Amino acid sequence: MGLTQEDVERLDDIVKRTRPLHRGDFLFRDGDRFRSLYVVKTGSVKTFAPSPEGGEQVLGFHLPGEIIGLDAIDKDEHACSAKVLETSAICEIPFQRLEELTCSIPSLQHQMYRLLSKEIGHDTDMLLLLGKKNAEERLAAFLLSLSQRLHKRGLSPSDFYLSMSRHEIGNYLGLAVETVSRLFTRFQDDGLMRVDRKHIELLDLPALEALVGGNGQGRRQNQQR
Amino acid sequence: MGLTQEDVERLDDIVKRTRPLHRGDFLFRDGDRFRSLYVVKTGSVKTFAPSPEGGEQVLGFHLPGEIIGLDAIDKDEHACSAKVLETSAICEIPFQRLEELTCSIPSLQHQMYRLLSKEIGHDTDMLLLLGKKNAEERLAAFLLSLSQRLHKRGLSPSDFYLSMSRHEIGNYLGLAVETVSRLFTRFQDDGLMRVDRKHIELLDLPALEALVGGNGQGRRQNQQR
DNA sequence: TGGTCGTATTGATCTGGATCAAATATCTTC
DNA sequence: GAAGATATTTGATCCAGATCAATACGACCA
Repeated sequence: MGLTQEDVERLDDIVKRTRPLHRGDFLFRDGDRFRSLYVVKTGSVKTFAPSPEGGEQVLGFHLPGEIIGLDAIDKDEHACSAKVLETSAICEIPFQRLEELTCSIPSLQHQMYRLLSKEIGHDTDMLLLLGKKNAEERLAAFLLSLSQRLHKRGLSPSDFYLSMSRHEIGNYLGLAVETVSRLFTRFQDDGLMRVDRKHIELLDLPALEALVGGNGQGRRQNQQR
Repeated sequence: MGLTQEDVERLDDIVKRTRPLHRGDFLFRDGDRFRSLYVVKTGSVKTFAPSPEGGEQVLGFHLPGEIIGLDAIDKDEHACSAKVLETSAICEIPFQRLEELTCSIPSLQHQMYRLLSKEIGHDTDMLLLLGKKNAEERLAAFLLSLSQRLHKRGLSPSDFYLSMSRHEIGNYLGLAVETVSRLFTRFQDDGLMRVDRKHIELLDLPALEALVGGNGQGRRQNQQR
């Protein structure tokens, strides 16, 4: 990424490795003072925000290599909570230290901008998903997203375990649990995938991609010409 | 914001003022190479992304003081288009120049991080809106958002003109035009507001806030305990 | 002054997915 | 490893809001 060996070492110096966290542990809770960004090394984390009605909205599932906490820089306070879904190794990066570093390493600063920008782009994708896609397309998009992100980390893109519950998936996708469950069944019946409890095998990636990308008709709402 | 007079001048130096743009003009289109950020001085702009089905998703409406283009830093390419809704004055900030500047002015760098982070926070709010709120709550939230943002700029929080069509509002909120129209009528009948074409008068801000925040029951879906 | 076009409103109907209900499968705990 | 708690699946019903259809209202123009 345009960083010298020395730069990498300086960055490495400020990263804290914590002992493994376990299912249910919090990285932070909404309202906490913002101090650090977190990077998932292994395992997975979900972030979620309280909704005024007392429920919560799952904002994302974070897999190895992904960063958590960028939304808290603005207010210097976390607006969402982060909860570990399975035994996980997480790195902590004190933001103040990082900021000092990015001041003196232009290419690191650029990476930070890119990282923040990428997060915005990802949120944009979710807006499109929630605003324009039907249940089927949402679940297909979700599965493909997991698949692609795992693949990027060198894991199998078609055979993996879900660390989150159906309930959490539904919450994330703006669907009821029952709908998620029914879709899993349907996808399986259609030969797109095999589901056994948390174990997922994607049998027909191209078909799933077709579901997400432009076939179907979304919610058909607001037919834009 | 912790900037010295001199800092401000240096920032000011790289900002380009363009002649006023008119309804329908594009600041950029999706796919365009990313060069600059844009700040609305007067007027308004909408950003929207193509959806695979051929439609589009309105991502936001940008009022004076708001910045556009942050999502393009990552890929160095715009993923959405920005279209001017009414005669508007827009400033252009070449990003490369800005980046050089933020390297040498730590407090400016911090502001940039905050700006990017704030954008993420805003998207998060929209996710909650699209994922958990019903039509009524969405429109109320939309009106209040406009109200608050205009107020922040010293304009009336309760009397303003919409520069976007009902269609665009619906698209943005994930609702059909007809629903938006019906809700305007309903809100008016309930004495919450007065609507005449594009002219909006909010008569009962507290009631609108109550609609958004925690009364009602959202989509009641996924009742989180 | 009347005509055309695009936007908005209003009414009637339909439907995807939520909700309700219940059975079943899995995980926990002691 | 039995009892209770929790998560998932499956079926039946319901409804908010989409879709379809028709009308009304400007704005603009010849």
